[in-house]
Amino acid sequence: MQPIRDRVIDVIRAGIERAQAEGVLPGFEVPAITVDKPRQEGHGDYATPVAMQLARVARMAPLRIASAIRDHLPEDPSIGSVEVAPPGFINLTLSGPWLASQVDTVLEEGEQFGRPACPRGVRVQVEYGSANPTGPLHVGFARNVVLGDALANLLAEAGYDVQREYYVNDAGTQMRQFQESLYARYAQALGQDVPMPEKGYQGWYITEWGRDIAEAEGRRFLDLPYEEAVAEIGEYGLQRRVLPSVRRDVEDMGIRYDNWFSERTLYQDGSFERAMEILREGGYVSERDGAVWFEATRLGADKDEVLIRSNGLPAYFASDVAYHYDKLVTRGFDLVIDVWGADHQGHVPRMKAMVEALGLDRDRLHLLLYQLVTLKRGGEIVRLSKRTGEMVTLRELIDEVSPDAVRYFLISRSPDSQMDFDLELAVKQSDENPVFYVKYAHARIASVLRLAEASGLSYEQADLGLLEHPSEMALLRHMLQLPEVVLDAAADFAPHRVAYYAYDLAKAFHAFYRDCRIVSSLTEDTEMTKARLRLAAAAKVALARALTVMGMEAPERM
RNA sequence: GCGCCCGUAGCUCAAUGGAUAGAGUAGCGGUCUUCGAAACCGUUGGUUGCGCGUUCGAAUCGCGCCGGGCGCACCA
Repeated sequence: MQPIRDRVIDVIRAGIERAQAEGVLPGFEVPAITVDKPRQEGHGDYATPVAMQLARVARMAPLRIASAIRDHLPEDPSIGSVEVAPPGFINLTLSGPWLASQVDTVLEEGEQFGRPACPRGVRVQVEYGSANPTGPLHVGFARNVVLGDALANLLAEAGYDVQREYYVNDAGTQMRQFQESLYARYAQALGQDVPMPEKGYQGWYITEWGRDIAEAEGRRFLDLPYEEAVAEIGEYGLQRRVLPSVRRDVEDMGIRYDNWFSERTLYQDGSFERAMEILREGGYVSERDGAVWFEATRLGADKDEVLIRSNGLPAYFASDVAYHYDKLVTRGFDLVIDVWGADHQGHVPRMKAMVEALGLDRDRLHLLLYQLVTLKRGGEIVRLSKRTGEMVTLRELIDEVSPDAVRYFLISRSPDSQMDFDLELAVKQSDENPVFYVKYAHARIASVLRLAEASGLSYEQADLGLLEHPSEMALLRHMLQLPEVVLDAAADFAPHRVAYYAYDLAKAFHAFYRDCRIVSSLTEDTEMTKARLRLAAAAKVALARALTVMGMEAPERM
């Protein structure tokens, strides 16, 4: 379904052009027309300030321009009435019967409601999660995966071809520390006096895994030379402990990735060398103090970045270069979105510079930053560190609070908002989490529809023109906004707007339910019952779409 | 010190540069013998941190302060 707003814009543009054709308005190029939803009741469904914006170029008073446009608007079944208001607004009210008729459209479209008619043919990759694979996911990553997943859903809903990816950082020093730590714990479990590495991972889970592996695999790693043993047990731990645990956690959050991408492969398949070659050819690589640098400052960044450290090992940025070369060039995504915590915000200019140095449009990479969540327990701040093992896992959280409640809580704030998450309150809050309000509305509709069906009421067709109660109209209006909410939220990478939409829609339904008896036992009300059942069914579709975009269940019962 | 983000009702947060800034929650007072009370209704609550600018119009854009968060490694 075309967003209603787009339709309104078309009508207004036609009005301007027709007024120009008749010489009522002077000739000028018609600018982009902005239309917004007035907050004030009585200002119609849509309002445009275009007459005020045209005042200068048309050399006419805004009110006269507005009247001229109004007088030349083409007939459109969706438009009910048009008013001009000082200082020059044009307010349009949608036609009630037309709004009601859209119930059929929503029901026909079903799961397609909210999506544009045609796919955009734009391939987008969203990469999120991507925690160092050195242990279970901690709660700090909850906002990352939930935001990334909702954004991916949202973009897909807006017609993009979306791929969801988890980047497995299985190369580099962090991995090495993990491997050595795991080996030490394993050896210790077998009574060997192998010390933990200096910067090793002290977490309880490493100890546990070391013991597990000792039990399951015996001494086989002990009998290998040290280097080999560390590499082998490290790989074993990564593949059989860390990744399965991460997979399980995100799956229980309702997240399914399309691809798990291994950092290591970048060095094995030549991506790294190819990307480096491009940077070198562009003259962006230099050697200094025994290290190899990417000269990001030449592309406007505040500082350069090390590619190869003086010890000969690639720095993490080298992987980033190769990885983004792979995404943007080898795999050819039109747009790549990385979801990052705001603690990495300082790297953004260098990442953008790198994309440009690869000869690409820097807008093809978008870094979606979210503010870190401050974790609390009864008002006390909890500091997390995988290194020291001081952590709260995502698993602990979702064992206590339903994944949907966690998701809604995290999605419903803009990525820029700093938020506190109190573990002690989380359980209590789950009861009053607005997510249940939305889900309840969906279940409530399902219940009414079940009742209707049990009573043998068929609502395959209805006279939708019977819908005219203010609460019916309000519900219709909210419901039909979904397409533009999806479009706007996707354009701004702002999944939280979907959460607010869902809440408002649920609210409109509850008001309708209060004011309008849906299933009536009186035979003279049968036609009205059918019309209201169809309206309720359409509202259910819209609620389900919003919940699905947020990655949540739309329950038939609860 | 420099950079990015934030500052809106007691609290948690909304609001593509548009008209009289909205929700939730907390507080107070009401509503279940008919479709799900996980719901609904009413009510209290604001100098949008402060100042100056930009323009027909600013919570929104610019500059300067004040306050908070996060960065500023040959770690990731």
